[in-house]
Amino acid sequence: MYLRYLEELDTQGQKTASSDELAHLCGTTPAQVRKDLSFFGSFGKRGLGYPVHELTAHLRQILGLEREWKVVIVGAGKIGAALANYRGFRQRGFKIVGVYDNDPTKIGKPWGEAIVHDMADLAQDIQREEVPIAVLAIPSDDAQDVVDRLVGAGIRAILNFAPAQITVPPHVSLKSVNMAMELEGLSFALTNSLPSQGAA
Amino acid sequence: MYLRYLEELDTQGQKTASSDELAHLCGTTPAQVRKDLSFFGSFGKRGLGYPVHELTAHLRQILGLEREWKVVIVGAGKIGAALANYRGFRQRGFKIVGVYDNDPTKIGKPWGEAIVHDMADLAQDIQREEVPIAVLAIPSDDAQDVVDRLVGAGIRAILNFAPAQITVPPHVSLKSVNMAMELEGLSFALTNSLPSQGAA
DNA sequence: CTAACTTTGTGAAGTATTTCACAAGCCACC
DNA sequence: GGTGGCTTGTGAAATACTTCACAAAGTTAG
Repeated sequence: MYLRYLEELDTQGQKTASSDELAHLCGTTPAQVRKDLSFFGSFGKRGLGYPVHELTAHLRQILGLEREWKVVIVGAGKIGAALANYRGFRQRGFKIVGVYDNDPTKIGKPWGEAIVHDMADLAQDIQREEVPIAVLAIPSDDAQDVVDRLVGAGIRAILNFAPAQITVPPHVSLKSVNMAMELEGLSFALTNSLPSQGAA
Repeated sequence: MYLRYLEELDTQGQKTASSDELAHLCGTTPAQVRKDLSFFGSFGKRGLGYPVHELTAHLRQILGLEREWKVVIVGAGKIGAALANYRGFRQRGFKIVGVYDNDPTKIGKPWGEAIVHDMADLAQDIQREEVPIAVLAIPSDDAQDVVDRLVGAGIRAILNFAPAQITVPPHVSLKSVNMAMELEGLSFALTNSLPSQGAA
C-alpha cells in the first residue's frame, strides 16, 4: 500500500514524504508508518522525511518486484479474460507466459497476445519453463485437482479466484480471492452498522 | 470462512463438528474457533461439538445473509461480465438489479438476464430502488468520480475492483480487491521464502 | 554558527489477540 | 444411575501489535 502511494507521489515529482503525510494517505498513523518501514531498514532523514523515489525502489526490492515473474493463467473464462487483459500485471513485472483451458472450442484460439493452450500440457510446460506462479480462474469443482497438478509440476505460488476451499503443501504460497465472501463482509458491515474499512 | 466449511459439511450430511475438526479445515486452532464463535454466542454442545446445520443458520443470520441484498454492477467490461455471470452471488442472496456502463455501444445490449443501462441513470436508479451495494469494475481514472456519485445517491457499501485508491465517508463501507497487489503479496512470499498463507 | 523547528527511529507503555489449561457439561455404555 | 471419555466455554497467561513519547539528527533562517 505504501508502494502504491509512493509511486503516485513520485510521479507527481514529490521528493520527500513524511510519515505523517504517508499515514494520512494510507489511513493509518505516523507511528505505524515509521514502525512498519523501520522493520526493513532505516530509510528516512530526520527533519525531512522519506526520500520518495529511493523508498519506492527499496520497497520494490523488498517485495521482490525487481525481477520478472512468469505467470500462467489457468481457465480461459470471463475471469481469465479480465486478468489476461489487465495491463497492470505486465507493468508490475508479471509476465503472462500462457493461458490454459480444457475446452476444445477454446484451445488454439488467440487470446490477447497469446494462444489458449490445452490444459493437458499445463504440468509439463510449467516444469519446463519453471513458472513459479499460477492464477486459477476455473470452476470450483476442478480447482483442487488442478492445484494438485500445479503443485506436482513445481509451482510455488497460486492466486486462486475459484470460490473453493483448496489446500496446498506448506512450501507453496496460496492466496484466495472469493468475491462472494467479500460481499458477505460488506453484508456484515451493513447489518451491524460497522464503520468503513477505509481505503485499501 | 467457518460458514463455507460448515455448509460443505452440512451438504455432506454431517450433523456435528468439533472445534478441532473446524480448526483443521480452516487452518487455525481449536481454541481460536471456540473463541471466535463464543463472541457471538454459545452454539456448541459439550462432549459433542457444534450442530452443523444450526450453526450455519446462526452464522448466516450474524452475517446478514438471511435477507436479499440488491447490488448494482458498475462497468460492463470483462470483470463486470465475470461478476454478472457468477452464480454464487444470486445463490448467496445478492441480487444484481442492474449493470451500468457509459459506452454507447454497450448500452441497451443484453447482458445475461439483464440489460446494460446508461451510467447517467445510475444515481437516480440507486436512489429510487434503494440499492445498498455497488460493485465497481471500471477503469481507475473514473473510479473516484463514480464513487462520489454513488455516495451521493445513498449507496452504503462498495466492493471495488478498480486498481485505484479511493476514499469514502465513514458511513460507507468500502472493500477493495486489487489483483496486482495480491500478486505482489505472493512475490514477497516467494522472495522471502515465507510459509504458505494456508487456505482462505 | 547558533537557535528554533521538523521529523525520524525506537524503547517503553498500552491494547489487542491468541493460546493455554481446566472446570463444567454432555453423551454413551454398561 | 454411575462412570469414563469427549468437547465446550472461558478466565488467565502468553504473545503480538499499536501507540506514545522523546532523544537524536537533520534542516532552515538569520
